[in-house]
Amino acid sequence: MAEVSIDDVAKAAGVHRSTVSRAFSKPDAVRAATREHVLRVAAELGYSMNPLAQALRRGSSNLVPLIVPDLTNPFFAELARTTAAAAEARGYQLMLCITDGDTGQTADYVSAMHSMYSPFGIVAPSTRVNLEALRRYAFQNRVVVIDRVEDDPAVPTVTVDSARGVDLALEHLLGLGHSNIAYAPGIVGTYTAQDRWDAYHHAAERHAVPPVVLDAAPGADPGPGLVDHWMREPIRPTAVIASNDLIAFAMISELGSRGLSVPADLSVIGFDGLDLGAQFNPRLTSVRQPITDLGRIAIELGEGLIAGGPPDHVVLEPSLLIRSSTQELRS
Amino acid sequence: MAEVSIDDVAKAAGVHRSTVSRAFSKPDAVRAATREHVLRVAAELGYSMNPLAQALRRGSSNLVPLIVPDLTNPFFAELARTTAAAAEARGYQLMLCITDGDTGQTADYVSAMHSMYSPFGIVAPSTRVNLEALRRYAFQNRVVVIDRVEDDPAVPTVTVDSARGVDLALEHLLGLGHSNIAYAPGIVGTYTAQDRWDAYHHAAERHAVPPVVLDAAPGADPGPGLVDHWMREPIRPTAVIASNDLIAFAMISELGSRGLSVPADLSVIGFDGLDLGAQFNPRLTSVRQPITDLGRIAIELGEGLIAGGPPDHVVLEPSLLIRSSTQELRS
DNA sequence: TTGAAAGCGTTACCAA
DNA sequence: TTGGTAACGCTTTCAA
Repeated sequence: MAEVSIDDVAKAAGVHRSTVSRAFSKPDAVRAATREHVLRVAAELGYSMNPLAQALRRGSSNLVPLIVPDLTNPFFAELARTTAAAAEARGYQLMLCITDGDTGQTADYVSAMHSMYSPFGIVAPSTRVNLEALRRYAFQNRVVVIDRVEDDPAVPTVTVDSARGVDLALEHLLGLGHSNIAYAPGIVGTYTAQDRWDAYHHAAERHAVPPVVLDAAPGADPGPGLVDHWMREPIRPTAVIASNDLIAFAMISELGSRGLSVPADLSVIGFDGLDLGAQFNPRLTSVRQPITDLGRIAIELGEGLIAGGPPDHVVLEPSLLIRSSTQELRS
Repeated sequence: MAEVSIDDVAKAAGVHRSTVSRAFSKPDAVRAATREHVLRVAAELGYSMNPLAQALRRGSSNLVPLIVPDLTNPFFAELARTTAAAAEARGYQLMLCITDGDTGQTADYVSAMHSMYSPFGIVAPSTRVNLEALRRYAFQNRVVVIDRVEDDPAVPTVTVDSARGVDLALEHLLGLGHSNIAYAPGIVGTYTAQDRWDAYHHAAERHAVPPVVLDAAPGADPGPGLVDHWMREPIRPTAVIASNDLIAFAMISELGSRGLSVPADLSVIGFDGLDLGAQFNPRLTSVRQPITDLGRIAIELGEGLIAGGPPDHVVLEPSLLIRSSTQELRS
């Protein structure tokens, strides 16, 4: 194992521990010649600082937890990817924590930040997390929340303007000549789902579109229920806005199983703008969330938090990704 | 912050640090009454052990790194999910590390295990990692490798029998009456891709199927190239085995864009058996990898490693997931 | 069964 | 600018 510690380097370099420490942590506090010598000796010995010991002593680490409900949803996977990149670029090490939608786990992870001496943590809640737990720690520890507006303005957030996104979708469909436009919600209880649901109702009202909300039986596979409901509608909607890309996938898949085709029989627009949608059949039109920005800004908000500034609330603009799952209404 | 430490508990309980420590870490080494008293006081104070300090002192932590190339590939996302669950069930905390296919990063992460005092680490290499680096640490630190056979028998591995998988796919297609069966490779250089490529050739030979390997231009989107090649074939294959589900998605999507349909115009079978395939259009027939077992066994192998047993090499059996993207050849 | 003391690898403060 | 000392929160001998 031959684990080499700071004292080994000190001895080999003929200086004191503290000098070695400074050579690494505050280079300016040590004479250039000394520093270079120390660093060279350290390199020869294959030495590198022990982050655990550092964290313990300093009372702060570079471990930033990113708490997500489910990596299996490509949205969170993409989010994890971009956030990890942003974190790394700034010297943090992202610790991905998967809660599986479990509220208790989320709270556990947030409280574990404590003992990891994390400078801050990032939570991307899907199902409604225990707000109590979250907030209790959010005050003391530092948490930034992605994709969900908090009641508590002390918690910084990055979100995407759902209303604008739904508007974009609706206007796209309207422009294509559709007027009977349904909405396919995902798992209810999800915060973003609720948000988009509200947005749909407002947008529909504003554009004088009679709202039709498809019911999904809360089961494993939402496709069949949604499609059943759609087919039962007395006047079948010609287009549907899915609350997220996965729901759009499921509906299109189910439609296909029944010999129906998208966009010929139904125009479908998703929400998220996953890269995966470009490989779907048909290529999925979707409201794109700026996932890269989401991750980067979350990190920046975290840094703002430790810098002691006031908590920020950034709202990002979604955009329209027009691919092939929507088409002009043929009358 | 009122961070409560072991000494606080000791004082409040009227015992010594070491007693508190033992009450948590080796319950049997302390009298029942004392233990309960200590634990109760600790609970009242909201105390919990600091894992960093523990690791530092013990020289070993419960942080297990899982190093994956890319979470955006749902295979790794599903793998991460199941491995995290298996890890948690056994008291480990999984640290997900994304390398983006970067060999250097993989080596960095593996060497970082050192300073994290990880008992072992799990690597799921996609692109060919720097074997040197990997092995150098693999000896001292303990690494188990997922989904890739190592030259070095000292490194424990869990893999899935590719040859068997390709065989399953081929036999399924043969049974459906196909005889002109192509293979669509993914990114070349990937270990598993190579493995499956070889397996295809062997299986084709064994079944007297003339091998047709579709060429993918090494670009971002493999669909168009693959489909182009397929269409250029003098005698068009009636079925294709994709080297993984993502490739199958891409091909089917591209086929759809060109007005062709699966499985009517071409039967497509994937490889991985992603849950996502059940929501594809059409629902994707695929060779299923036992992802859950992969994760669980990786953890078990790691534990075997720390127990000092000989390195194990587990080979898992794939199975066939028949959905709707393949159909009988209509002559 | 419990207490005391030393130490894991680092940093912060105070002297020199 | 550098060295010494104490401390971070815990575990592990060794005695009692």
